[in-house]
Amino acid sequence: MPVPVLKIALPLPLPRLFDYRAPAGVGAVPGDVGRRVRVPFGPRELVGVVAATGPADGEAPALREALAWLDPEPLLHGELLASAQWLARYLHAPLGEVLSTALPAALRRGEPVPDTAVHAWVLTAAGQGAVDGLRQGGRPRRLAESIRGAAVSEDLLDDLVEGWRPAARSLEARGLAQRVVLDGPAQAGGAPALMGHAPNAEQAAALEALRTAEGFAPVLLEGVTGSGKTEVYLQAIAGRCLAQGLQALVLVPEIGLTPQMLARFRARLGVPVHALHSGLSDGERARSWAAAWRGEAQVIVGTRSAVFAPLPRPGLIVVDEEHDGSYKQQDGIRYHARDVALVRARALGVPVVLGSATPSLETLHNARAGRYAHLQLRSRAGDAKPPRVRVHDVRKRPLQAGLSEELLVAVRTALDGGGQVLVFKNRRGYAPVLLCHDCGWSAACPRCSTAEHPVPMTVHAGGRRLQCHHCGSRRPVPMACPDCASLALQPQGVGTERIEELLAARFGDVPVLRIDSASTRRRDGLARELAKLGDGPGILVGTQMLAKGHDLPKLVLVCVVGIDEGLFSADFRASEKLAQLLIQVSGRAGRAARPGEVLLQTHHPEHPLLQVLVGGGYRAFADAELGQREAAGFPPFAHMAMLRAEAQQAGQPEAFLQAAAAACVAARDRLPAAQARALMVSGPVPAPMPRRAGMHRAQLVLSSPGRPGLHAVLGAVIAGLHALPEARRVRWSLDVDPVDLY
DNA sequence: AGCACGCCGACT
DNA sequence: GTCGGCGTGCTC
Repeated sequence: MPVPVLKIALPLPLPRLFDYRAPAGVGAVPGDVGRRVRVPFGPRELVGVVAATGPADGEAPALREALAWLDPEPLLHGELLASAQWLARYLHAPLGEVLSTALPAALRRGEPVPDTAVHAWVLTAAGQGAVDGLRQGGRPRRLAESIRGAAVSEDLLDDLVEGWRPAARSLEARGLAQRVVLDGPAQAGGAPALMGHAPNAEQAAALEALRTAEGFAPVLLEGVTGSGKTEVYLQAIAGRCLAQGLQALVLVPEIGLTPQMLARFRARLGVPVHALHSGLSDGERARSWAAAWRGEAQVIVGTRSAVFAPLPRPGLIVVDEEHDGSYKQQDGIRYHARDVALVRARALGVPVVLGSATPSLETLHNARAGRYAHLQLRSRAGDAKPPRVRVHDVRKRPLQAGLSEELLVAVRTALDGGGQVLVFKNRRGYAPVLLCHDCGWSAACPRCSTAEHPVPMTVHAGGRRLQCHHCGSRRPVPMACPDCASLALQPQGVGTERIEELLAARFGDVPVLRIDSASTRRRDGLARELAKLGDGPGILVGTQMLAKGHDLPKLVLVCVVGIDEGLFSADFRASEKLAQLLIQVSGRAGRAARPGEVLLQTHHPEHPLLQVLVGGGYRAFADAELGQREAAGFPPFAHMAMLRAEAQQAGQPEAFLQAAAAACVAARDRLPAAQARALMVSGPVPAPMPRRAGMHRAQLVLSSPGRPGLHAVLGAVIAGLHALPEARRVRWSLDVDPVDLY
């Protein structure tokens, strides 16, 4: 009888497990599954996870011995490991890569599961007497006042006193304050649960459906902006989870996880709310993860990767704004957090709520097919009226920085009424193109352009710098045209910088704020920027980034400029994304007292998308779009997978994909006729951007009306693709259910 | 992915 | 004469 060995998943792009003898000559046992181990691998050491135990693979050479256990007990328990294994099979990705995506960085590196003691700050006896001596209004003073009565957890201090950490250090150094450990997690929340508004009839119906749901129960909660979806989440969590000591996992889009939102959850639920998002340090993330792992974290709110939070006492999963594109990871392991949430909810046997004002067509389709319950919230809270949407035809009208005179008058009116205005334009920078008026030359990015497909560089910094939005390269604007030496170089087109410039000149009496990725990169950056606007009249200029997130109660007018490109995009998902954007943006205008106004400036007022959307709302649009998708055989009526490849040398991506296509076609021909029928292998073709950051890019699309055929082909070819000689000359990746076709 | 091994150009 | 370019092979 052969001795059982450890079958270990390692963080490598190799589609197999590696066999090792257990450390210290002890035999492997089934209870080792899910434990991390340090192993020798060639000349280096890696951290892996035991995926199975069993007899050594007969083919394998002499086994090496694992160096050391990193966990005394499994880190990944049944469900989380099983869901990761499901995901690896579904994406045709190596388990080790899936696991290293799922684990927080600190644990991936092999660090121990961190301590989850809750730290708090309190004044010392000396501090109690010294509060009044601290400078009035200073941070140390405000901190001291907050922690005068009782110890306050660090979590809560984040919400209460901005920049409290240096103040705490300073008080500590003077012996006035000290850091203490709170023993019970229940103490950390502080504030008791506050009651929200009594639910309206629709909210009550949704809550009742969630309260009585048993086992796995997917629910689409479709509610217009302001209809109180968050209130439903909060009460469902309070009623379903907190009373029974069960855990709730709430996923939010990247921009949606504002401090405002976390503060609301903390204040309302009265229990610690653990955040998991990219703004945290590795240590903070690992601590939140560990708190979930120990079952101490009752409410976990996080972005995409939080979908891998362990839930030993699961109660409910919520995916807020489920249509949001940030749930799909676009590099490495290309998972969709909404889909992983559904799979985990099924495995855990709990309800999962998908909330949105503009559900993805996939989700709507599933709801209509009866696979998800469909709950609706049609009325806005406090009798608020939906915004008035006007399609503003600007054909033949003079434009300044892309804005019509009528639009500028509407802005003036809104400001005079004391309101705030949002101007959307989905082009960053000053102008998207720099053109020579004499010879027609235009500035193109040298690393992203080909002869057939030039990529213009965007003019930035008020016209002084050129920047490529695809690879990030920058250079100064040339003094003269490099082709004809003319000095007549002109910025063409309009970006947010140019709009800001015009609005600042025209409305000098109010603040004009441009929001871009630079100003928002810092943690809380967006909130800081928005705070500058205050309560008075003012203007915000920005890209899609402003479509959601921070609440703007004074917003009365939203102007949408430059949607025309989106109306005619080649990507079959462009209409869906544009419709969602327009509805989400519109939802930002207006509050209870006064209905907001939305101005859609366009050269194509008769375009069906605008007509249908304005006339019949998102549902009418979705109905029409689903009809077109079905007729064209696109998702959700077909399933797709995309192979992408890129290389320094032109031709190599195509060579690899050509070999891949041949393998796919051969695999399809071995399939039963019912599965093979209508399974299409399209390509290889150059990517919509054939070159990017110096790399030549191509792609191959597989599509099939049924998943089984698609997955059978992928399963049959994937190992062979790794072994292809062409594969070593390219960087390639497989994307199952791609969202962006480039 | 890394990392080593292995054969061909410009430098102390 | 060497340092180092990246092709290709392998990792239990």
